[in-house]
Amino acid sequence: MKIDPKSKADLPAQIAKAIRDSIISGDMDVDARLPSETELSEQFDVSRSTVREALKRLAAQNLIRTQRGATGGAFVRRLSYQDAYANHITTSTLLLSMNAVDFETACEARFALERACAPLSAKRRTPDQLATMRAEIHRQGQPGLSDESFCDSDVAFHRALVDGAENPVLSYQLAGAVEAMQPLMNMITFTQRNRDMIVSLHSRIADAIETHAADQADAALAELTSYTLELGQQAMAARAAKAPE
Amino acid sequence: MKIDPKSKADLPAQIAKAIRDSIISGDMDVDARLPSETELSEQFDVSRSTVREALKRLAAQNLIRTQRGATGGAFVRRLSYQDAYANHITTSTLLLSMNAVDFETACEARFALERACAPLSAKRRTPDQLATMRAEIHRQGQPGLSDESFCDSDVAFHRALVDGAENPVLSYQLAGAVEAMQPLMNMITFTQRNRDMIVSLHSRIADAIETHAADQADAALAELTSYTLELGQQAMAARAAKAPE
DNA sequence: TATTTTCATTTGTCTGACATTTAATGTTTG
DNA sequence: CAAACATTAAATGTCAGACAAATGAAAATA
Repeated sequence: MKIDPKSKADLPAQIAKAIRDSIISGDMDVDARLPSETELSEQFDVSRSTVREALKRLAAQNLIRTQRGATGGAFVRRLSYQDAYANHITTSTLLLSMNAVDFETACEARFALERACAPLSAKRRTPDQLATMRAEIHRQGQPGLSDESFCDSDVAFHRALVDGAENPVLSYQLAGAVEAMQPLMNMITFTQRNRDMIVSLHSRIADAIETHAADQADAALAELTSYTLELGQQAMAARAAKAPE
Repeated sequence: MKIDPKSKADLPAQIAKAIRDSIISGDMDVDARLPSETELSEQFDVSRSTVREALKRLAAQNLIRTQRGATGGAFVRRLSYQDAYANHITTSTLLLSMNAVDFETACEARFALERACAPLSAKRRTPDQLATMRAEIHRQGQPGLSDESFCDSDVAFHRALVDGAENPVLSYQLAGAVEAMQPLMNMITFTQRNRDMIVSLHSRIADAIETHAADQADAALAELTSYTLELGQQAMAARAAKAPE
């Protein structure tokens, strides 16, 4: 573990960086134990509280976990896809809402990325993923389903489609785009006719995926893209008319 | 600001969550000032250090910034694309290295996503972005360029391509895939013949983007995909042969 | 009025203490 | 001898109080 230059600014950040670097560089294996807080405070020549703040930062990024007790301490944590997912999704959602990304932009991004997955998904999808897609389609057809549940199911459907590509990197990057759009989708009121249309497009996609027909999946996705865009624009227009300001 | 349930576990995490929720929900505007640490410690009925740990977590996620002095305090921060980018890239890189994602998977994801961008980029690219692409191509042709610089330039080229889609959501999601692959790309030794081939493919892409020819851009990207994959597999094979372990 | 000084407020850091958790160690007991 | 129980040591978690440093605003002064 390296020492710290006697710089002025933000001690905890410097210490966190030093530790993070030594984790990233591979000096420390997964589940390796860091020196205790007291030891670290001696090494870096700062107080224990300062070290603790640094460790808290790393914990917030899921880089370490801490454990109490005799054999406890801070341990290097394997960054799991699950943790990274969760983080990625909240950040993406926040980014969209705080920067007021419009519906069109988010929609375009989402479907462009999904269409990138579709050919791979048509090639590799497991029966399991196909079954999930079918189940969600069935759920979407249920009468009396709330708009929110419909959106949830929509996300689940598309997630299964993306996971069908069997590429965790793709799934990870796409999760951000798909899930972050949900708040925007939730603004839409889906009429029965809207839902029928979406369900039929979903069915066409599932059929295409089932028969490994990449081009048909792409065509259906293209239609779904423009249809969703249309619905979104109507919803945004209605919203704008209601609250003119 | 809500109070905390008297649960046992991890006070700072609970407090951080409470504050984060009230930021995300939109109760607090950007640049709004949170109560001082002392006030928060009274509201939540914990010590100041506990509040500080919670605030540090939020700061690590770029949700707040702190300022010293009379009118200082913790302020809600607008999550900028730049901050989110940086975070996204380091997380993606870490995820790939810690979970030993193989070259093929990363490569497939990257180019699948890029091909999703290409049609949009062909439609919208600015002269500026095109100029960047040309400049990087020129740089890649320079004799005596190190492999690392060549990779850097490669990333810059593809970044310009992606940015050409003029969709910040796409740029954001793609940055993770493109940049995270760089460590893997850096393992490749590029011969002169390799570079010539790549430069010529880059030129074809730039030409297609310039003339708004989406299909030609896609074709060139497809070729680049398989060529990169080939190079990567050779490099991995060579590496495996060298260190059989 | 313009400049300087003072001051109150807030975060940053340090110190020391005690609480809590946990595994290892020691001790007792059947 | 072995199992159950008690003790202990080490580590993180939390608290309280102090002082340092920064910083803007108010007050004093030229």
